[in-house]
Amino acid sequence: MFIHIDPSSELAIYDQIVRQVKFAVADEAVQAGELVPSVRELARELTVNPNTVSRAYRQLQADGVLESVRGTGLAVAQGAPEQCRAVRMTLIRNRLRQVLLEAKHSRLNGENLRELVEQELAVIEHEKGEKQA
Amino acid sequence: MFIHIDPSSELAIYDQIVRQVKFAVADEAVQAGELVPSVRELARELTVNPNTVSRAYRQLQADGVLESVRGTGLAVAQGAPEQCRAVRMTLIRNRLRQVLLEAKHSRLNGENLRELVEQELAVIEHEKGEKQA
Amino acid sequence: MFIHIDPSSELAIYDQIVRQVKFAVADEAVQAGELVPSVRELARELTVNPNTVSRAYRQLQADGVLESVRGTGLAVAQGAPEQCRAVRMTLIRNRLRQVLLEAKHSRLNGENLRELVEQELAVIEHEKGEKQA
Amino acid sequence: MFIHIDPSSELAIYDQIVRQVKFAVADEAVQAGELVPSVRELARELTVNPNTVSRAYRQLQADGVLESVRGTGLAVAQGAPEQCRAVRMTLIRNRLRQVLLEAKHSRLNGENLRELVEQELAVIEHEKGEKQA
DNA sequence: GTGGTCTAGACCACC
DNA sequence: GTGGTCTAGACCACG
Repeated sequence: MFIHIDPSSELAIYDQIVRQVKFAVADEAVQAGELVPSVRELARELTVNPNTVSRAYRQLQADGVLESVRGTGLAVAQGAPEQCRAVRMTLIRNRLRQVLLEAKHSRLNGENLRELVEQELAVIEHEKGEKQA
Repeated sequence: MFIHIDPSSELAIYDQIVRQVKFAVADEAVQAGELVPSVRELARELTVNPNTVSRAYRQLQADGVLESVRGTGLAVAQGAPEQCRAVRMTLIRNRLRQVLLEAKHSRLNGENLRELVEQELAVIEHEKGEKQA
Repeated sequence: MFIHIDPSSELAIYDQIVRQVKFAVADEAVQAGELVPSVRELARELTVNPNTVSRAYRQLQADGVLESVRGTGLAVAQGAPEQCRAVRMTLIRNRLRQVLLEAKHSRLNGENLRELVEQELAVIEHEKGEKQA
Repeated sequence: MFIHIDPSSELAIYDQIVRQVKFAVADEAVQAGELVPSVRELARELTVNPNTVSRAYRQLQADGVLESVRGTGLAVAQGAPEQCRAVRMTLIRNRLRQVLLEAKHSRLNGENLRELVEQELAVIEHEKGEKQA
């Protein structure tokens, strides 16, 4: 499970951890039942205070993504991958809707929007191609 | 110029003011050269701390949207509407690109994305229709 | 709002705060919309670390009992009193059911249980009477 | 002696063992003088760390429920069944009293409480009936 | 070894 | 003034 922290991000560190763990779970980079890195280990790896990792893990427990296995560590909860995927999908939907709404307010009509989307899709594909090349 | 503050929003109040002023300028609801309400007046109107309005106006001056007219107040800068429109457009572009990228990471291909966009466009149109009705 | 901390309790301090705030809200000792004591103030009052109070308040926000009013403090959320009362009621129900179940397992029948309940009710009433006297 | 461990319980594993042994003794599922399974055996059976079983047995010795029989193992102490039954009874009494007290604080009077108890008794009886059916 | 809690003290943005 | 985040370091129970 590769987690990268951007200390200059506007997002809190603990939040970056939460999100990236959820992503890893959604992608089944860590599978249900598997143990996540220990608080101290991840803290060392990210050169971050253990309390910060602990807070992220606590949040993930509250969200039902992780489960505590006493004296052993924290494991990915059963059903968490599906749940994370579903949540991610609705998040994407909502953000997309917001952007489109804001574009509408800027007096773009449906056709303009489709064009805009095609342009951005092209940009993404292009970058992808460069990375692969 | 109608500004609405949502105190329970995650955005800072001064930021809400900044954004909405920029929107108003972009839409030419207030035109170049026109005076904006005084700090005190707007603060009273929004039932918000004058410091907060002051900070928003300071930000808008730094962004080149407002200009101080000595002894008179703050006015919308020449060229501000075009600038605001341009900025808004790139903001929308960036956000759209981000959403599409994240969707890509969720293993959606171009065709899935187009479909998603169409769905959301339909939702937006539908809501619009209901409001008008 | 009177909160008392028992440092020798098996419950974590932050949890004691959470529970007692919920009780106060349920009893409308603090009403919806009202501000709760500031983190620093309550910490001083309870001679506890501000972080501990902060953690309790964060939990209460997650539970929808408190709402952050930026730069002003934390306020009791609208509808929180009813919600807290309802939650408390189901908690009591569940605990009562558990006790009764365990009593059943100890081979007490319904009649024994009713008798037991009456005895305890009498004890409670008696103590109440002494306090009032 | 049937012991079931719930690893996801909030109770510590050693505590679950302690309680269930006491229950078994109270119900005379194991009788006074009888040997309990060895630490290793029970640990294997419950797929639990031997240290954990050891700790539970230590606790049970401290509570006077088990006695070490040199060179042989651990046996249920004389008088333990009666003692366990008595302890269990007072535990139930205390928990019942606590629940009733808390209910009182929620402004329920004696009559409300009796009604509540009757409802929960009915629920328990009903579930029991379903299980038997 | 594991997670959980608490303290102390610092820094930040917001109002 | 407010809450929010982070660090550092300590102590505890559990397995």
